Amino acid sequence: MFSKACEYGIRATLYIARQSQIGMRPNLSEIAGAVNSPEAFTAKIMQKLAKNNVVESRKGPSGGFFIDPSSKTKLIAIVEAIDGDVIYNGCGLGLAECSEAHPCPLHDEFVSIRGELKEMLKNTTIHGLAGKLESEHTFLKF
Amino acid sequence: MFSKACEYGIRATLYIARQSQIGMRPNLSEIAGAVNSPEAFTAKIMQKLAKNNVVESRKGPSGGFFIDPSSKTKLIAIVEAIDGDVIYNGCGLGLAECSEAHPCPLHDEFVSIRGELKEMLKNTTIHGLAGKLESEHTFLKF
DNA sequence: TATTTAAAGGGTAAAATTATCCTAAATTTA
DNA sequence: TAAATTTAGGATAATTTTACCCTTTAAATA
Repeated sequence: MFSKACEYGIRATLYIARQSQIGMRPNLSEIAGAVNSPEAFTAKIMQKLAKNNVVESRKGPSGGFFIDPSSKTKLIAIVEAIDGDVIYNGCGLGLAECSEAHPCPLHDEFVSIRGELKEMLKNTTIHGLAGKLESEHTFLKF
Repeated sequence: MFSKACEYGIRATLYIARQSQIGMRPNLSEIAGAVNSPEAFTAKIMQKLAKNNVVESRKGPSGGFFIDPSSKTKLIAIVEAIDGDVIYNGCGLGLAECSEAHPCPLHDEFVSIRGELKEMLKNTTIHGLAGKLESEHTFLKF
């Protein structure tokens, strides 16, 4: 579904969001430990997310990553920054010229699935998801 | 969404199905040409699909691939043979232990999307899709 | 039955993705 | 202001996926 990089990116961002909600600013090694992702690879992903303003970063002692708890940023911002829009805009058979007017045989079958995925990503906020991490209702590791 | 191998596999199988409907038995080079896929790579994919009884193959002169027009084989058979079931059974965040009872933060958001995808793959027949290729209503190349 | 045709299968190569390492730049704080 | 900490960024390595090549096996037919 998503690339490994995107999975790590979502997990890391949700962890950061939850920590930001409780006034913390985790650094890379804490994040990678918390979401069980390779640290150096996660660093690259975080760079991309920071450049795309999905998260904010701060260098130096007591630095780390955070995301304003009042931010309304949606899941789709993470996915677009890492995997692009192919997952919900691309053709299921990988055909570049596939469209409503010139469809592949699977086009109609995919319309509602891709639409539902896109809507979900567009409507789901990072902080809403992060809230679920409170009191171990949901988890991010393993 | 699907791997390249799976995209090629679906395109090739739909082409074979359509050709079988009109009494033809295309060979590898014809198939690869028709669906614009690399021939040798497509050969590997077809081996897998033949072993999984998604298509039948015949060696020798006038040999090639075909799929009985009365077959009720569904799209899911192709996807499972090539990509496995991760796409509709796996966790959106790549967490092995994610389940209804022990969900990741995205679990609920994904339930209906994965369900719809799985149902579509389970209910859509290869020959039904292949029928759409008649009179260029849909296409498989480029 | 010999020849030809085409899939099966093994091995290798190229490309993309995932993962790691090291240095530079920025920022805090002692 | 110097030292320590932490992200940014460049370079490289490992792994996986995609792609290709060549030989073997099976089948048709001349």
